[in-house]
Amino acid sequence: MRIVKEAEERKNEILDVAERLFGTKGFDHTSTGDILVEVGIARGTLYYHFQSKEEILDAVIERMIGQMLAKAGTFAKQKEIPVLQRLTLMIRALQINEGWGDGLMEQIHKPQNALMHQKIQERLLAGMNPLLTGLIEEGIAAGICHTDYPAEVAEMTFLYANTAFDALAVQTEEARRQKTTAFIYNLERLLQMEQGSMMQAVLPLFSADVL
Amino acid sequence: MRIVKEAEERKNEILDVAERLFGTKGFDHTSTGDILVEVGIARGTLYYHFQSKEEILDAVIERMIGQMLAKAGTFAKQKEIPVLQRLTLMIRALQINEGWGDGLMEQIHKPQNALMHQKIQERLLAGMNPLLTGLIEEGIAAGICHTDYPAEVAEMTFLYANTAFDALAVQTEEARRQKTTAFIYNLERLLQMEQGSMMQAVLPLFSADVL
DNA sequence: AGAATCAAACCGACAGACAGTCGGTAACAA
DNA sequence: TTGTTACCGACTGTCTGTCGGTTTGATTCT
Repeated sequence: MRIVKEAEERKNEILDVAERLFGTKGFDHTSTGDILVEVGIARGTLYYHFQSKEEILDAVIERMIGQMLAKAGTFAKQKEIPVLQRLTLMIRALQINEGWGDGLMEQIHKPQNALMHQKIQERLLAGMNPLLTGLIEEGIAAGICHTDYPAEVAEMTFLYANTAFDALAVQTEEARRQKTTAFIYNLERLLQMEQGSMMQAVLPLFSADVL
Repeated sequence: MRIVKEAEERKNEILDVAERLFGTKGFDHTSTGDILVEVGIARGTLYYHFQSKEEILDAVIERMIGQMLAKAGTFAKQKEIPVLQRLTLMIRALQINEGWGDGLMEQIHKPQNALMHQKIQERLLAGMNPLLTGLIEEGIAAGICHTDYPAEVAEMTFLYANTAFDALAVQTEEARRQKTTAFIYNLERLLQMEQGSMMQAVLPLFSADVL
């Protein structure tokens, strides 16, 4: 018995399943067969909607990161909220994404998921950088920080945070505290902020329950 | 006609070919078949010496990065050379590696090489961090820089340099200059060095002929 | 209304490529 | 002669992507 649906609907069904499987088993260890069986379609149908397995990955990432960036973007715009507080809200928007449960963080560091990890990082960086740069520029205008290179500071810190801290989720409480303290210390130096002014805004983001 | 060699010799033959192919065609696009044909051995022989294709990659990386780190390490120890000059020498030691010709930099950013890229970065970071941290500590002792977190500064800057600058090789001269200037500016801030003191030591490393 | 037409969505057998296995064989040393 | 080390190549299982053909439902024609 053949069930016909609109392309958009089918595509989303496929992406839903793929997102879940990629998140739990990893990209390499999820076969296209796994996906099409769970969706309940034939091989040909899968390749009618997507040209390749990698295109499915790209679409999954685009949909997921797109949502996260949209949320972060709305926070970024609310100029009535103080800059530091907005930063907190934006970063939280990135961390809370249903679907990619707790398993993802373990998954994403396994070597087999290098491709997924890289693509996510690239997309996230491209989307977040303008937002973060904007925030820093606001901070400069408000006189709470100073730098000649806001975009590069944003790039450097966000990139580092992403790479270092997702490896950090696995480590001890002790190591985490050291790393986060150092990170904020460095960030304050890069932006020539008052010592400790960033601490209270950002530190809670890295507490155990958030990671 | 069967040719028998000592295991070490065969292993190195395999690694030589694998290194060249991974560097030119990428890891995913190099099949074990490609390797064993060029070495001139049978499938079984390849898997007699290595348990899997990934183990070959690991061995290739270990051998290559090991050599680079050894060179960098010898420079790091020569305390009669000024710290900044030693830094230059060490970084040069990483860039000059025969075999992985110019093609590698283009290769390594293609999505299919994410795994190789990640493994190289991880190994390089693990090896370089102690050396760089040592240098910074010497700098602190000499009074030319100041930070409470030398290891984290080393990690942050090296990680960023690796990620940002290998993407940079493709870009315009203009963009490169902006990024490198910003990078050094930020590095001087992180280490509270005199403005411009790092510039002359590090800038030549990023000129067109080196990249 | 009923028939003819057409495109969008779907199917599943199949081809091609590839990683890894295994039982057996040649070379060499003890 | 015996045992070990290095080597061989046919074979298996899995996976991605293809292709000719089929069903469905909407639109147009009679």
